[in-house]
Amino acid sequence: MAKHKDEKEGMELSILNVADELFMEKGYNGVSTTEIAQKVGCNQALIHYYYRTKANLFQKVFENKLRFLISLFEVSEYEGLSFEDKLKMRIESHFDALAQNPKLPMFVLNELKNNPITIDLIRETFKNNVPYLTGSLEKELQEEYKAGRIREISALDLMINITSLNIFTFLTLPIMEYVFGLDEESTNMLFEIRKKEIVITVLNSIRPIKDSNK
Amino acid sequence: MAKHKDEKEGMELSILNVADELFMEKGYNGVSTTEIAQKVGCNQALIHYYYRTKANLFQKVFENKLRFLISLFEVSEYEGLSFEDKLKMRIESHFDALAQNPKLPMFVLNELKNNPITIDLIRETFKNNVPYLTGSLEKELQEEYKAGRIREISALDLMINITSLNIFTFLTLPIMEYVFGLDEESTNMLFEIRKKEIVITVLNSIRPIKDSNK
DNA sequence: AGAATAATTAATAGAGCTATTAAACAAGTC
DNA sequence: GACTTGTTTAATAGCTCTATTAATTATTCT
Repeated sequence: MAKHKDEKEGMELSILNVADELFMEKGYNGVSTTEIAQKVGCNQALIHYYYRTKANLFQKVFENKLRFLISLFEVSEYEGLSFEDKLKMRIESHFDALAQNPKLPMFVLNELKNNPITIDLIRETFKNNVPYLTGSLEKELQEEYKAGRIREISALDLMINITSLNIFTFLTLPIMEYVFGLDEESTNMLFEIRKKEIVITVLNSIRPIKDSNK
Repeated sequence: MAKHKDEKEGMELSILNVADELFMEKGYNGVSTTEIAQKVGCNQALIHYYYRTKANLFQKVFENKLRFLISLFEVSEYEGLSFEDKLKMRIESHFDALAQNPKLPMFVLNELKNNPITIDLIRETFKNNVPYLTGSLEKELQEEYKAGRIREISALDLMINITSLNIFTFLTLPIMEYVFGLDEESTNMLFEIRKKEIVITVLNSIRPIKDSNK
């Protein structure tokens, strides 16, 4: 009956999934509708039948990715934990989510540069979400600061620091893998080492500063 | 006599410079030899006359960029300064150099993904330079650690931390500029704020950890 | 000046890509 | 069975790009 792999998913969805996979790997410009069609096992025109243009199809994929990235910052409440432990959990879960999608950061940055449509999508996503996401953290930070348990730092700065450290790991992963010839196991080890270091770095970096501010 | 802007530089150099500019802005795939020729003001075939292939021309540009990036890690000795002050200088000068070439990090990462040739160039550059670059820092870190002035951390981890924080600033710059509509002045202000925060973060992050390791 | 070499151009072959069009096919409905 | 609607395909127009070729112009050398 159905010609393609998963009996279930129709061609329309099949195309989206294959497009997702290929775009993630080679970026918008690196993939042709012909290539997508080949991998799906259908005629190239069918892609245009369902999605009209390549840009359109891409946008659907990209929006999904952005939604996922934003979701990483949503606060799962770890009730009853100290601020430090909560922060540690957040850093680690952010890191772990990236580790499960290691190509994602590079992909998004890449398209941000090469694909004019994307910056508008990113802009909208950010405008809608950032204030909401920093809000609760900001309150906690102020409490901790007043109690003398951390130095003064804005929620935005802290989030940028964490994001920088976490994401950079995955941006440079292709280099690491290639330069050191890492297999999957050693890659995972590298992840664990790096994750620990990042947690220590961030937690230590917000400890209160002595007043001897020569 | 000469048809093009700077009387001095011959066509060959002119082409290289224009290629540099355009590749930095739009990446390898985003630029055609036709476009380069137009901007130089010469015939498209001339580019192939001097550089044979587009890939060849690109490689010349890219190698220059890598050389520059590596040079950022070379240690200028600030004699007589404390370790902390020296480290601060290093972080700031790394940041400043990037601030003067804000498109460079994105460009390199971008090509790393899209342009198979580049990973080999990067690999070679790294293999040749990293051990040499971490060497002297490693020694200093050990001294400081023994003296109880910092926590234990490897030179590589510290360099990755600094690089992550600095580079990420510039990777997300296009987003910042677009989302907040930054002009040049406010961009510079943002740089200064971020630079200060990074210095504090890094210095604080390596302070010794109390033994109460509950 | 005239010969040899270098720089530059016009023209185009050859390839790949997107999007469109018109036709073929499948399946259900009356 | 003919009609309708949705799905899929083959064919191709039209574009852009790289690289080559052969011809033209400029420069250098003797």
